Amino acid sequence: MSQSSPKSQLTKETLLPLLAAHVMEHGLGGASLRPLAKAAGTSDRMLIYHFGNKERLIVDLLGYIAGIYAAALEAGIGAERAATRQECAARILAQSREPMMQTFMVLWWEIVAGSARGLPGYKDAAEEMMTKQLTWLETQMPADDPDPKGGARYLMTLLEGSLMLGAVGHARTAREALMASELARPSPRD
Amino acid sequence: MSQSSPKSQLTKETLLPLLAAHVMEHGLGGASLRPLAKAAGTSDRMLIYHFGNKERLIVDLLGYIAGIYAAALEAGIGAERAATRQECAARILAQSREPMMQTFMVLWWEIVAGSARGLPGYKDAAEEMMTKQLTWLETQMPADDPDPKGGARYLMTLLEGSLMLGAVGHARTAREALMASELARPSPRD
DNA sequence: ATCGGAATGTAGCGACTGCTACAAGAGCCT
DNA sequence: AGGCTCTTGTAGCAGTCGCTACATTCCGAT
Repeated sequence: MSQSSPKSQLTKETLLPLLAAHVMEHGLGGASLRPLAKAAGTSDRMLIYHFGNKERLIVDLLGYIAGIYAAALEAGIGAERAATRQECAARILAQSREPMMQTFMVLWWEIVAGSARGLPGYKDAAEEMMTKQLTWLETQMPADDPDPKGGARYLMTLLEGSLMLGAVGHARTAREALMASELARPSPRD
Repeated sequence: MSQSSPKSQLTKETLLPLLAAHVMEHGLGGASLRPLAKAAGTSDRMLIYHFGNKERLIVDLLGYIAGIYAAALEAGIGAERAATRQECAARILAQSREPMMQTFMVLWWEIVAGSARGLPGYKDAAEEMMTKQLTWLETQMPADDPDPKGGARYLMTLLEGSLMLGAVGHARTAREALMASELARPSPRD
C-alpha cells in the first residue's frame, strides 16, 4: 500500500485546519507562504511539497473552508421549522450576528471579491457555500409556506444585501430596509 | 502664490484618473507602485513623492473613485421618475447591467472586502458610494410612492444582495428572488 | 545673475515573494 | 544489509515590494 507508514503527522488533512485558522484571522489576499507555514508549524518548503504550489494550496483551502461552513450550518439546523417567515428571518439574522459568523464575514467578502475577479477556486467555494446556505434556509421555512423555495431565495437575497450594507457602514439602511420589507408583516401573503 | 508654475503636468489631479483606470482593470489588492506608476506614465518614485506613501495613495484613489461613481450616477439621473416600484427596479437593474458597471462591480467587491477588514479609506469610500446610490434611487422612486425613502432602502438592499449572488454564480437564485419579491407585483402596497 | 525650492531621474537598500536544488534522515521491502 | 521511496531541513535563487539617498534640472523670485 502506498500509505502504510503512520510516521508523518504532516498531511493536507492536518495542515488545512491550521491554515484555515490563519486565513480566517489574517485574510486570504495578503496570505503568503511563510506566515501560513508558521501558523501551521512547518516551513514554506513543506507547504509546496504537500500542495504543489500556492495556487493549489489556496484552492484546497477554499474547498476546506466551504466544507466547514457547510458542516457548521448542518450542525445548526434546528429541529423544528420556523412558524412564520418573520421568525425565519429572525433566526438567520441571529445566526449572522454570532461572533464566529462575524469573523467569517470578513473573509467572505474576500471570497466574493476573488470570485468576481475570477481567481481560481474562489467561485466554486463561494457558490457551494451559498447553495448550502440556501438549502439550510429552506429547512427553516415555515411548513405551511406557500413557496418555501422561493421564500428562501428571497430571504437570502435580502439578507446578503443587508450583510453587505452592514459591512460598508450602512447597517442602519439595511435594518430599516428589512423592516420595510414584507418580512415585517405577519403573513407572507394574504 | 504657491501654484503659479504651469510647468508640471504631474499632480495628484492628473495622476488619479490614470491610476483609477489601472485599478479598475487590475484590482486594488494586488496593486503595487511600479505597475501603477507605469500606467500613469511615471515612476514609483514620483508616486511616493506626490502622495507621501502607498497607503495615502490608495486612500486618495478610493476617494477619487467614489467621486467619479457619484458623478456617473448624477449624470444618469433621468428627468422623470419611475411610475411604479417595478419600473424603478427595472431601471436600476438595467443600470447594473451596463458594461462599465460590470467592470466596476469587480472592483466594488474588493472595496467591500477592504471595508470589512478595516483597511484605511475603504469604508469611507464604500459608505459614500452607497449613500449616493441610495439618494439616486430615491430620485427614481415613483412620485406617488407611500414611502419613497423606505422603498429605496428596500430596493437597494435587495439589489445589492442580487449583485452579490450574481458575483458568486447564483445569478439565477437572485433573479428568481427578485421575481418572488413584492417588486414583481403591480403596486407597492394595496 | 543668482539663489532657492520644487520636480524628476538613477540607483539601490533591506525585506519579502514563490519556489527549488541538494542533502539527509527515516522507515519500508527484498 | 542494501537499496528505495517518502518526508523533511538548510540554503539560496531571481524577482518584487515599498521606500530612500543623492544628484540634477528647471523655473520663478530677488
